[in-house]
Amino acid sequence: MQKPKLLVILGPTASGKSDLGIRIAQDIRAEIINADSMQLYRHFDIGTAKPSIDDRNNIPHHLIDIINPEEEYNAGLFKKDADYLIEKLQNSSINIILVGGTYLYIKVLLSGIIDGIPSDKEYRDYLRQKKTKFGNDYLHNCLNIVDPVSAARIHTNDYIRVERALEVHYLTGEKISDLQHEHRFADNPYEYYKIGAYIETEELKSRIEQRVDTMISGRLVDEVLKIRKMDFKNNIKPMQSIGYKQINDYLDELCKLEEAVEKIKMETRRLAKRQMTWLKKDKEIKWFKVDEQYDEILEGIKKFIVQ
RNA sequence: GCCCGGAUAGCUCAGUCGGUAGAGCAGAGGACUGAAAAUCCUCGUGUCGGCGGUUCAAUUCCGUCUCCGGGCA
Repeated sequence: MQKPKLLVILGPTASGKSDLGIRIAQDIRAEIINADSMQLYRHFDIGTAKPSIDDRNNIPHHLIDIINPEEEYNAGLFKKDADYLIEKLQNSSINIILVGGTYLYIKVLLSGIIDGIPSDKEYRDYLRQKKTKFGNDYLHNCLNIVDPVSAARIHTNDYIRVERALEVHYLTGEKISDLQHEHRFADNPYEYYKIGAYIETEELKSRIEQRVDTMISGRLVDEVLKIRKMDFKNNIKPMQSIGYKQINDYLDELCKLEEAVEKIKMETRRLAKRQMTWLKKDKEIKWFKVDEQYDEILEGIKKFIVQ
């Protein structure tokens, strides 16, 4: 039985992934699965640069607008959702294109994740209390007692990872370092072909500049106002994301609009940089200049599909 | 025109009682197994505005010029 085939489109934010995905989908008859952690949220449209309604009517996009802003979501859930979808689409023999900037989600989908250990809100709240009371050092010391290998690997201040490691030990009695060692991202459920949207740094910077300006003139501020009226807690995850956080600050009169806009541009550049740290390491990615090399891209895809 | 205060890293500024200097931010690099647009780590040489003077030694003291604030005419 042949593994399902996935076309994977990667690249830093604003590199033109989404458009490339749509263009390919039109040419080879495919549907798109979103692998962007923010486009999953309903109501957060402009700032997450979701594909337009027209594009989505034209080409089916999956895993966009599937959760409410206050809902919990993570890489493990993404894998479940995407696995399920792929199975479904596979049966209808449609080509599948995975597009997105959240490298962890793609990695987990293609290589797996330590299975069956969800997050535990109560325990996390408990740890959070300990953290505010005794500080990062305390939690890190706790981890050092139950799982010294992880403690050595995770920095004291990286409390999200310290928390997860403690959580895994609390829930299973096992060390996350052992589980990681066993797992090693060795799952391989899919055939895949990774395409990278190549772009020069300077070009990327100016595209980010443009894109943020477009978001602002496209009424990002109104969108944030609208979301604020929905009365979510102000610490919901998508509201902490780039664009929303800064506009929210502006609306709280913590800064001027121009300052917020500059900050959004800056944070977007930094995001692109962090994304590139992943992508540079991934030697499976075939990089193309999207505008100039589309024919080559398509050629590679066709070979991949028929083989 | 006069008086006062500035001029030091890309930016905002600290500092050197004279022995060529350091923070924050920006920037660069990196890590990443259920928060990932998150979280975290590492990285600081620059004619210390120009030109003179004093000095073994000046970014530091003195003079002068230029520029930028603010005040008085």
